[in-house]
Amino acid sequence: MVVYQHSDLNLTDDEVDRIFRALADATRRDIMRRALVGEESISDLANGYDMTFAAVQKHITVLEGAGLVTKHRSGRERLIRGNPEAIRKARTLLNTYERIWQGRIDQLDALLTDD
Amino acid sequence: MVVYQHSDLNLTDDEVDRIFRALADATRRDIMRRALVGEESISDLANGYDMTFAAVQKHITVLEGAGLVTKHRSGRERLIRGNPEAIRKARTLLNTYERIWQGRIDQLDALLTDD
DNA sequence: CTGATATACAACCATTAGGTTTCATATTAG
DNA sequence: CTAATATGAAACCTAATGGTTGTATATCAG
Repeated sequence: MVVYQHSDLNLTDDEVDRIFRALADATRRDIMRRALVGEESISDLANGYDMTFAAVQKHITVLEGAGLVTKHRSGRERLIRGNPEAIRKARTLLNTYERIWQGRIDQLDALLTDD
Repeated sequence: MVVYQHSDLNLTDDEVDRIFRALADATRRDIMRRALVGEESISDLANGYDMTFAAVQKHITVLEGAGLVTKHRSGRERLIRGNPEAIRKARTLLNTYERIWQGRIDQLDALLTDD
């Protein structure tokens, strides 16, 4: 019997919840994207959206709580930097699901070829 | 200048929201996993969790709304089948973010090699 | 020093989410 | 036919989310 052991990502359910939850909002995905392109201050980020500074600040807090971005002080500013490692973890998890499905197909193949 | 055009997934913000939102819950991820391994009825799925049938039914509705699973009638049962295509879309989107970050590195490389 | 800018954070509000219980309907078993 | 099973869906409750305004604090510019 073929066993598909999912790669151990050392992620708790809670951590995975937070990552996907953080990505489930278009504004946060855009902030994430900008923070991956290059560091930006919270004010600069906030200027890009039609909502208050405080609202953007909260979105950044959500991203930070998921480990998707980090804050770095620079004078009176806080620069927001995207963390590709967290993204990679989420992607790896999705790969696992795809392999589970692929596994089902492989088993079907095995049955058909009847080896 | 190198432009990184993200692969067009033909996904609206709303669709992406729903996919990530649906994945942001451990129970739903487990239902998803089981539905990818093989079709199961709603009752069978519900028996695996410490919550009411109606609660599990709602989770399945969320997954279905995101296109992550589909329902197929079989007599009085509804079989839930995982849809790997939706998973693939989400993964591809995360790949895009990783490439954006990688792009930043490439640009830095270009600066350093000064060509 | 003073005023302007950048951030943090609390209190509040409306909507959504995740759960429950209850009832209705469809299908199968006997 | 009748009882049991499988699903659907409404009404309800509580907590979390996503937004607001308002206030406080830190830092920079001149």
